Amino acid sequence: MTAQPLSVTIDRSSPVPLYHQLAQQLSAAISSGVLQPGDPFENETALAQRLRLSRPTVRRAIGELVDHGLLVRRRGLGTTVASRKVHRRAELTSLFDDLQRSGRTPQTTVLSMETTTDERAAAALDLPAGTPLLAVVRLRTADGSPLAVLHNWLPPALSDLTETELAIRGLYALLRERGVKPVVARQSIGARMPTATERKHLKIRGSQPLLTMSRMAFDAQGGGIEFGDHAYRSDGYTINLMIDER
Amino acid sequence: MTAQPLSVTIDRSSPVPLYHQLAQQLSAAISSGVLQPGDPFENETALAQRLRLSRPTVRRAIGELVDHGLLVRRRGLGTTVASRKVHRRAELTSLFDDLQRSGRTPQTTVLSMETTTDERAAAALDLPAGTPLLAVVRLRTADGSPLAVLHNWLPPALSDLTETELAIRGLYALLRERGVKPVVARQSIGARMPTATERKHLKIRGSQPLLTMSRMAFDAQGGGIEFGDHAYRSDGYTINLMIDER
DNA sequence: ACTGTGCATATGTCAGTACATAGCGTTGAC
DNA sequence: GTCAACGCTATGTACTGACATATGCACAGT
Repeated sequence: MTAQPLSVTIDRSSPVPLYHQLAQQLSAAISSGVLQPGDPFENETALAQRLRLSRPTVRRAIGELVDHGLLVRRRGLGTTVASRKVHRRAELTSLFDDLQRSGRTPQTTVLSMETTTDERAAAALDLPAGTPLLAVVRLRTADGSPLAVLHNWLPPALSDLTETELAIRGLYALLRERGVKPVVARQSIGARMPTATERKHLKIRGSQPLLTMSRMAFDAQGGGIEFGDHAYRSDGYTINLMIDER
Repeated sequence: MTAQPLSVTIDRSSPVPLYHQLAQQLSAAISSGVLQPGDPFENETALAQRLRLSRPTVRRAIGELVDHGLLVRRRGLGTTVASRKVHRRAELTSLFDDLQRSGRTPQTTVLSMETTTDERAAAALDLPAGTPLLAVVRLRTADGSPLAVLHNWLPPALSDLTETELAIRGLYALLRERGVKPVVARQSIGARMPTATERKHLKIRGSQPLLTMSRMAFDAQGGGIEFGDHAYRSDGYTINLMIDER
């Protein structure tokens, strides 16, 4: 059996592009389970005719979903819903968001917060070495047990953050509220033994290693937004990510 | 000063699509430095006219580079070369390729290679628990010093790999030669202390932690290709990656 | 029963055109 | 002298039309 008609409504008076309206509704149909993985798709020309859209427009909508891994196109065969395993999720999130999504209750203690100069951070942010930066050190706990020590350096433009804000929300949520959108980041992940103060904050024995992640985040124009140097308890956390070449 | 003409040659008899020919040559011009970050770009209509291509074709080529972060489009203003910091590189590569690109000489020793069953690997590959899998354990060295112990499980369809092949090439290069293309992977990165055998193979002291990465790779259809469980010396290796939401 | 040819199908590529809209500079009115 | 309105430019969206080509299946010939 194939294609029940799959109701889609297009609003031509809306400012949102037609291809995007279609893409969103198809995406919703897939993630809501109306369309199951493996299901054959109505073909491009038929879909275009039924919705009174041109084929390029329909094609662009489908292309958007293919880019996100929701659909698979095979020439000569048709387009099918992809296996759920290759569906792509947002990747550039903060630890705070991750924990919250997984049902745990993250908490933050601001250990220190000062304006200083730091050579390594300034270089990463592409600023002169003497530039005063806002340096924040936070302790992140989940359900009461300590999880990570987070060091962050922010450029002068973002130094109006307050300690209470940082204690309540994640850093990335605060940035987004200020209209600052990180779109690219370079991360470097490693492992090492903890220092004495790290052992104390994270309540671990000396024989237990740390997972470290340093991250430099940029906006679309390549401007530096944030430099972070973080240390996680290796028994309570693994870094999960999905990478793809499409 | 703007736009020196920027010579591009289009071969209409070639089987490779026109938009891709153009994209490749623009990409080359950018990474070779002929076009510098911030340089304004010849506009779409002019470029189309000069190369005797239609605007959609030119637009698609430019769009490809925008997706890769090489160009930034701003409507009303024009298209400019993006800051080098947001240029995106391929992400789904093997350790072997990475080492080779960075000028080091990777070597591989096959420690063991057998067909067995493994519950965890079978589950990850989405196969019945009893399915016989090819289990390979390799020691990877760079410039003579040991770097990582690599465990891999491959589905029956790929169990015709030989020990000599694995000693010479990287796993991903071998897979690509067989027409198997991994496009998505889930990775999980952590840290732990080494076992006795790991200490021996990697020639490290007991106090030095390992960086661990387990990876499940899929093809475009969502079929499982490879399950890996790797342990790296934390002093000789960090995992670098770039993530973006574009 | 087996094999290869050809056809129908659906996506892939490309051209040409038209109009909408965001940014920016300039002009012109007050 | 200040500021709003206008117009230019380049990208953004959308349509029509055409031909190329990979894939699977049915059918015909052996």
